[in-house]
Amino acid sequence: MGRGKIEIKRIENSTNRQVTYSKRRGGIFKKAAELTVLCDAEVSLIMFSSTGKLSEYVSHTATTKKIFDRYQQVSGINLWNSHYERMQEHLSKQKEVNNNLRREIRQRMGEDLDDLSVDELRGLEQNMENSLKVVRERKYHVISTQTDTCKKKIRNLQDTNASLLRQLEERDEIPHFGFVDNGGDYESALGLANNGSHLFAFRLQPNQPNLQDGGIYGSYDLRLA
Amino acid sequence: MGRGKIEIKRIENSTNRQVTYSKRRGGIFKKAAELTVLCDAEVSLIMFSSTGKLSEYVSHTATTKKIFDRYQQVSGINLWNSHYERMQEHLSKQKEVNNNLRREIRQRMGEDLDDLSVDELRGLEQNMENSLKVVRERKYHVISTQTDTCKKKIRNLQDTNASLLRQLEERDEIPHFGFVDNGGDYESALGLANNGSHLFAFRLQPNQPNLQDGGIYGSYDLRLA
DNA sequence: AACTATTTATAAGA
DNA sequence: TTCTTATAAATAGTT
Repeated sequence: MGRGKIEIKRIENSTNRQVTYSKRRGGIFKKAAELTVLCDAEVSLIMFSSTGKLSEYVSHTATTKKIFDRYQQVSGINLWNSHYERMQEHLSKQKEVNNNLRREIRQRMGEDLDDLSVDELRGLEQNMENSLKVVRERKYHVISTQTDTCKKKIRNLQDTNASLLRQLEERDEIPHFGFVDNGGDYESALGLANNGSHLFAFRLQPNQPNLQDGGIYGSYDLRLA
Repeated sequence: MGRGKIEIKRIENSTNRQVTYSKRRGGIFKKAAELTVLCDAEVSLIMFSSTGKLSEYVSHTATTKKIFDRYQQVSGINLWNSHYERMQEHLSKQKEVNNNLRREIRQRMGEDLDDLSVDELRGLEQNMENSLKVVRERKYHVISTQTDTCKKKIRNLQDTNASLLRQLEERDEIPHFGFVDNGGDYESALGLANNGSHLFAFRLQPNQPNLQDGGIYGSYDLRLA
């Protein structure tokens, strides 16, 4: 349909090809729109030119997504399903692993023990005993480390205080009188009354971190959501 | 193009509409195929008739999935992404929960304790002590239940044996002589030497369930995959 | 499904 | 790109 008949094969002249593409694309779109209206049909038409340009027609009664959803439903063709199903599997596996982990924690908290055999119970007991020992040791280690740090701090402060006291005394020795060296008793000199019990001071701090909500291991919540 | 010009509006006559659909569908498909070849384009054409019948054309150089992947890429339109992203989020959340659960188990096994404060350590220790007590009690309970069952079985067997013995004696009393009733000492009579230590008998059974691979709590594997 | 008078699409040219 | 126009192709109404 034109000045001459043409053979249906790739148009080698690039310009020509592009012009023909443009014209015929318009023709098809028009036909598609007519079909939509005349025959009450739903049409999705997607085209990429040889240069990669996208053109699209969708009947006004639908959207591209709707048509594709319907396409998959009617044709039974997967398209994304393989991708999707693999993900679903992944998710199920994760959930299962999660449940196993939760069960183990519950058992380590003394719950959900009904299905365990004597040997499993004995293994669990043994394991918990050993682990408890490690936790206890770690606790002592942390405590002793903190104690050492405290002691060092105290020694530093004592030194600082002693030197400050000495400076004060030296300064007052000339202008004043009757001020006797008390043998380095910096504590009474500065009105302190710690009685050397610095060791347990940190235990009494009211503002303990991570204990506002009862502590991780106090009212532990297994996040069952 | 036909015997008469038609207005572009829905064809009310159903038969007519269907015939027209059929004819024009063929026309569009032909046009699409020609465009594909002439202009080196990629085309996807999906149609649903008013009766819901699906018809499809895809240029031979591509597949419907490829065209749709490309469509999404070029147009930047999501289509499935919302669905997909929600799933991805779900998965991430599950994985995070998983890691938290694993960490808790490791801590309950005496590992990964470096980040815990003294108070957390003390809480963990307390919790483990309490849980250990529960596990131990459960173990004793299971053991005593099994022991009771064992004892009952033994009593049954004893009764059976005694009655069998009695029958044997009664039968032999007439043809034989010198077989004296030993006062129900079934054990020595049947060559048993259990000494009443049934309690620990089951501990020695070689074929313990769930211990083939070292036991759940022996070489526990945190399934880090 | 086939026919065919007409309408419509479009190839080539400007 | 758009217009023009001769001609090919599509198809509405009919058989």
